[in-house]
Amino acid sequence: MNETTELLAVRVAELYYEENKSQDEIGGLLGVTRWKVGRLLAQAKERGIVRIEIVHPRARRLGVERALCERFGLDDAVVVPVPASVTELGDRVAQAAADYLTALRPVPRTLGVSWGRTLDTIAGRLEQGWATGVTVVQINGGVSLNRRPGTAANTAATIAQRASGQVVLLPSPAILERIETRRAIEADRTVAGVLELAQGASAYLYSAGVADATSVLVDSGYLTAADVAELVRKGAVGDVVGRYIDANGNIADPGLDERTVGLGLDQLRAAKNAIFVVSGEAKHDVARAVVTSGLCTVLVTDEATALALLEGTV
Amino acid sequence: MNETTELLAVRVAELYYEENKSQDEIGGLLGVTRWKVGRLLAQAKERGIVRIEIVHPRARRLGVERALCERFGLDDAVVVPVPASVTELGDRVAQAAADYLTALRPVPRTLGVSWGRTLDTIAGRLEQGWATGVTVVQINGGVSLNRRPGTAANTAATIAQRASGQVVLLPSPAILERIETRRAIEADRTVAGVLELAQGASAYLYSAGVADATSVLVDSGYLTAADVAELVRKGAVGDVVGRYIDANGNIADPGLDERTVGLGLDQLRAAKNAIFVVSGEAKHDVARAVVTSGLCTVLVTDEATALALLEGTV
DNA sequence: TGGACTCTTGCTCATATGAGCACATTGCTC
DNA sequence: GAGCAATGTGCTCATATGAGCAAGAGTCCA
Repeated sequence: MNETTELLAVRVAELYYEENKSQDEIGGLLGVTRWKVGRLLAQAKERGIVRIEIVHPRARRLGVERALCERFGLDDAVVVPVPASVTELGDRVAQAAADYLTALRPVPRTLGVSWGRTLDTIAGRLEQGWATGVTVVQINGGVSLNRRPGTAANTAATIAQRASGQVVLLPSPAILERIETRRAIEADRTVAGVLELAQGASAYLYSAGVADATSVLVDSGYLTAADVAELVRKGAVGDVVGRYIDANGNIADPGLDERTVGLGLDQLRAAKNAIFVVSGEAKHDVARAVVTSGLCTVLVTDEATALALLEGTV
Repeated sequence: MNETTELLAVRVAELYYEENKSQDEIGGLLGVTRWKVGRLLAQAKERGIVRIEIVHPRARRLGVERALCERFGLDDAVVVPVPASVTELGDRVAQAAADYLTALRPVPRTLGVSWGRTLDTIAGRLEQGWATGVTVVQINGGVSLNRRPGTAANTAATIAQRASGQVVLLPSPAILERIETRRAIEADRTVAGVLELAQGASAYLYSAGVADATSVLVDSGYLTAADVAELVRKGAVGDVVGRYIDANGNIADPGLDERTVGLGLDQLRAAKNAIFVVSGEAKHDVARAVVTSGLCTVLVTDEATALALLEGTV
C-alpha cells in the first residue's frame, strides 16, 4: 500500500469510526466506490491504523488465550489486559481467577488450594456464594512456623466459607528438617487422610513463588535467603506448591523436595483441572517452566506475561 | 447499567471486536437476542469500554475539529493526535499545516507568511509542486539583524519555490528603534509596495511566539530578555507576526507596536483566510488569545492544545 | 391496588456491509 | 510486444446490522 493509499485509508477510517458515516457516504465524499472504502477499512485494521481495544477491569484477551492453549496444550487460559497505569497487577489477575472459579463447570466437589499472597488475594475476590458445598483442602503444609499466623489457613477457610463448604487444613509444617520426620508425619493418620483427600481433589488452584528472598517460604522461616540462593545456583526458577523447580519443570533439589510436605508435582501433572494463577515480570521464568512442563491445565495471567510466554518459545 | 450488564457488555465487545463473531452468533453463545447484543455494543462504545482509535502520523481528530469551529467561530480547524512517545510535536502539526495548504481551494494567488521555527518546519514539509504560481510575500520584517542570516527569507523562498512561484521579501528589520524610522521605512516605495501586497494577500500562514527568552525576536537581537520580561509584566502572552498581544488579543505595548514593521493585527483580523499554526503547551496562552479574539479563521494544532482550548473557555 | 409513566425488549423492514466472482489492470519475463 | 501471473476493482446477492415501532416489564404515586 503506497503513501497515497495509506493516507486515503486514514481518512476513510476517520470518517467511518469518528464521524459514523456509512461506507457509501464516505465513497461519495472521497470519490471512490463503497467497495473500495470497505477494502481500505480492512487494510486500516490489518495495518494497525485502526486500533480497537476493550478497556475494562474485567476485560480479557481472547485471541491471546487461544494462542496460549494451542502453544502449550492448555485446556483453558484467561488473559487480562492491565493498563500501565494500574499498579495492583495481581488484583486484576486475582479477580479473573475468582471469576473463572465461579464460572467453572462442573463445580469442583473438592478443591485443592495452595497458599501465598496470590491465593490470598483470590480468596478475597471471591464472592459469597460463588459455589455451594465445596470442600477446600490445603495441598501444601504451612500451619506451623508461619510468622503470619493463620494466613494459609485463612485463605483456604475463606474460599470454603464463601462456598458454604468445609475446609480441611494440612496440619503440618511446609518443610521438615529430616526426611524421617517428613515420613513419620505423612504416615500419621491425620495428615495421611488430608493428603489422600488432596490427591483426590477434582481441581487445584495454586500460584508460584519467585526464587528469591521475597518467597513466603523465607518469610515464614522455612528457608533462609542463603538457602534460596543455593537453590538458584542449582537452577531453581521458582516454587510451585512449596516445591522448587528448574526451567524444565524438574525438581531443583531432590533432597529438599524429600523433606517437603504436600501434594507432589507428579500428582499435579496428573490432575484433570490444575488452575495456575500467575502474574508479574518476576514470575515469567517460573510461569514458563510450569506451562511448558505440563504442571497446569489452565493458566490465568496478565497480558504481558502471556505475551512473554508466547514470544519466548520457539 | 448494573455490574452484570456491564460485564455482559465486556464479553459481547470481546467476541465482536476480537473474535469477529456476528451479533447473531454472540447472542447464541451468551443466551441473549441479537438485538440486545447490538444494544450492549452501543453501550460499550458510549461508556468507553470499547475504544476505537486512529493511529497514524497523518491522522486527524475530526470531532475535536468540529468542536473548535463551533466554539470559536472558525472556518476550519485541523487537529492532529500526537502520541506521548513522539518527541517532535511540531513536526506532526507542521505536516498537517503543509497538508492543509496543499489541499486549500481555491489556491491562494498571494500567500502572506510570517517567519519563525514553526513556519520553517512547514516550509520543509511542503512537497515540490504543492501548488503552482503562488506569490509568497513576507508579512513581518526580519531580514536585517537576524543572527541566523536568511532564515526568514529562506522560509518564504522555500514555500514559493515549491509552488513554482515568486517570493517577495520584506526588506526591513522587524522592529525599529524609533517610530520615525519605522514610518520612513514603511513610506519607502520598496517597502510600501511589499506591505501593500501583504495586505492584499488571499491567505495568511503564521504561527505565534512564546513571551519568553526563547523568542526568535530575542534570538534575532531585536529584543532583550529583559524587554520580553517587561512585556510579560504588561500582560503579554506571546507574539503574532512579531506583535505582542495580551490574553484578550490586544496589543500589549502600543509603543513597541508602533515601531514594529509588518502586517497589522487589524489586517489579520480582516483577512478571509488566516491560517494559524500552533502547538505545544508553552503556547497554550497565546493560542487561546488568538482564537478568542478573531485573529485567525483556521487553526492547525495538536490534540492536547485543542483540548486545552476547549476546556478553558466557559 | 391500579393507573400512569418510563424503560426495555423483540421484531419488521430498511440500510449497510461482506463474500465470492468475473473482469480489468498492472507488472514481469521472454 | 506478447503472454502470463498477480493484483485490484466493481458488482450481485447474501448476510449483518440499525431505526423505529409496538408490546411488555418495572417503578412510582395516589
